Amino acid sequence: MATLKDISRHLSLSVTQVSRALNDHSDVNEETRRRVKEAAKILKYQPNVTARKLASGRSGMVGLVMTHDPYLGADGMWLEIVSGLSTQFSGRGMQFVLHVAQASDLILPTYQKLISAGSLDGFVLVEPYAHDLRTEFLAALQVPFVVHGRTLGRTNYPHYDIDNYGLVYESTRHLIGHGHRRIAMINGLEHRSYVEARNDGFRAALRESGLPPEAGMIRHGVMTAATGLVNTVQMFADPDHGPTAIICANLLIAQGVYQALESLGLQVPRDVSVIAHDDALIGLRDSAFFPALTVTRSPLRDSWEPLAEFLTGAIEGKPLAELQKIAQYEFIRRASVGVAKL
Amino acid sequence: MATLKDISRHLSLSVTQVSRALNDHSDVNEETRRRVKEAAKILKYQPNVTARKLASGRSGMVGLVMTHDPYLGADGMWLEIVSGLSTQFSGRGMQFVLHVAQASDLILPTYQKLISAGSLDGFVLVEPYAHDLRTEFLAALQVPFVVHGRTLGRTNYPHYDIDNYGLVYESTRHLIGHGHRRIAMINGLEHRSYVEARNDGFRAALRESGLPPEAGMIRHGVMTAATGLVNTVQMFADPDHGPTAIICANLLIAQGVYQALESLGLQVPRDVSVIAHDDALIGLRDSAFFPALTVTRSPLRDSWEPLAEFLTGAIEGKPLAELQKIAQYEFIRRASVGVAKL
DNA sequence: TACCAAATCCGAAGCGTTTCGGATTTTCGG
DNA sequence: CCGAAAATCCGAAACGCTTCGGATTTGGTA
Repeated sequence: MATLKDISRHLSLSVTQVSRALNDHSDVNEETRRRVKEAAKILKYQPNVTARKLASGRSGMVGLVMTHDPYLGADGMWLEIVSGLSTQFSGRGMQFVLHVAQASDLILPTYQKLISAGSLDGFVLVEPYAHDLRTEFLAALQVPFVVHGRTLGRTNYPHYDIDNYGLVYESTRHLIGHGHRRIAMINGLEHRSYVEARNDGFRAALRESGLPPEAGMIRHGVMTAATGLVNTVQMFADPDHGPTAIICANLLIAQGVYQALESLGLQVPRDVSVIAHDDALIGLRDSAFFPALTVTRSPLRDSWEPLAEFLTGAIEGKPLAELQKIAQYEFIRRASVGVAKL
Repeated sequence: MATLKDISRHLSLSVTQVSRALNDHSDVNEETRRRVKEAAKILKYQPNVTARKLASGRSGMVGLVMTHDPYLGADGMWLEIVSGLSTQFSGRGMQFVLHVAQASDLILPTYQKLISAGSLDGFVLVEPYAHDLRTEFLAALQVPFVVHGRTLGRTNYPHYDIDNYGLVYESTRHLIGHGHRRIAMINGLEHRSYVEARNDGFRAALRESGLPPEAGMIRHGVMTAATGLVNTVQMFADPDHGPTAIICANLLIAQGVYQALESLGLQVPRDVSVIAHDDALIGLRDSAFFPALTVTRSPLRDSWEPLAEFLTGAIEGKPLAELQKIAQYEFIRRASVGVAKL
């Protein structure tokens, strides 16, 4: 509730100098800056973000627009995302705002509204589709944004992603190397770009190993244990035609797969090999699996920091080259992959 | 990005009149108001919330401060709360902002910061403790807020709550009326006010029925199926000493209880009666239970609208009397309660 | 017709900050 | 010791809106 004017009066300085001192501008004497900062501390000065925004055009607020999609609540995913981002941004003196659009066709209007009201400096997008209207919309409006993941096709915007193509490609080659010729992948919902990218990696590995497309089967679903369970049971409807290896899009699916295999009387890895991707969420650890699960691993939580950095960078107008990153993943061999049965 | 000035120029009116017309002030001609609103629509005028805030002192933004408490993510609760409130407030032309505090001892400082930065008009608090520092803190600072639930003791602040005491009281009396003399309640985490209130209702029912305190046993835990399952199993460690009826704080707990009873070879309601409280979340329906579950029912989703209304009311300075409500619950008798075995 | 109240309008100040353009002081090489 | 550059400072405008206090016009009444 102390204002710049209060400090300036207190120190017999101009408001201008106080402002510049506090914001580390160059043309202010070191000694003056010290005194100003000290006074600010004593008077418990907190810059008024509203006034700052009006004057500078920046609000220090960024947002995430999501829909009330019941499937998102399933795993702890959203809490993870929101709290990760919120923490990162507030660590940078910014505010992270979450906006829930009533329906998915109201997303673009919601962006429109937030933008023209001028209250947000930028957005972070998660769960992009292979072809996503949102990125096009925001890019067209010249609004800063960063994507967690990336669309297929041109990706000339800030983003942080993992190599979804590569990790499934490597997993698939790994299985093929162990003699597997009937491989299944239980993947997330269609159209999501990471899901499509993984499909591509899967098919490419088959192709480049000289296997026919029929060697691989892909199933889609919400990434929960139930999906893993149901799909596994279905795939073994005809026991002689079930896959000898299953790639799981996340640990929950793998959990369902393990359950299904157990109740079907199938052993890992003797009868069926399993590989999963591990986002390293707090709720479910890969150590919870027996036999120990072979995984590709890239912690979701590693993404918040670069995402926040890229978005602030974009807002400050940094060059695109500094605002993109594809993170590495770890391939961890454990006990769930074996040689294929004949 | 059209401004008031644009409209005023366009209509040869003063900025003042345009502002007053748009905000439905009294001293502006009907015809003028019509023209102004039309022009606003044509020029796609969106009020700049930042400027508005600076001038009026109100930002049109309210917030919720939460901690990254993994237990909230467990059920879909959290998403439910955020999206419910977000929808309500955006329907009133306000923004709902979520803030995640890194640790629980940073909650008060977080409020402090948000308040003195002057960016929020008010707060909504959820999951209050029986004695809660937050309500005292905000009340002392004269900041508008509304509580979902209410603390024990003086509740001189806006709130919306259900009759937690009453619903457990009635459930307990109901069971006692069926001859039960060893009744258990599996409740939420201690210190939460609704948990304590339910404990009070439980004990009062026993007392007023002339039963000794030992007739009731209370267990606490995160309100998940696992808690229901584990506690039920534990309570029947000595089969002869298990309760003949169990009251569950929510449907998830009831689910765990049903599972445990089944694997213990106990039948509902022949061996054990069960009553639960049903928040009517989308994820889990009370119809999913067999035998059909007797419940006290008050949909969580009914609370967002009054909460939003009360908070806006508080911000506008309405009298406290109009900003409090204790909602009714429904007592639905189904098949899970029977006469106690001897 | 004179007067007063109601209806309708407007100018200007102010919210707290940033920033532009210039003013003043200090420093220092020649 | 002079002049110019560097260092340091300041006033005033601007951001877009709300609101206070008063001005002007209209309508009705005495």
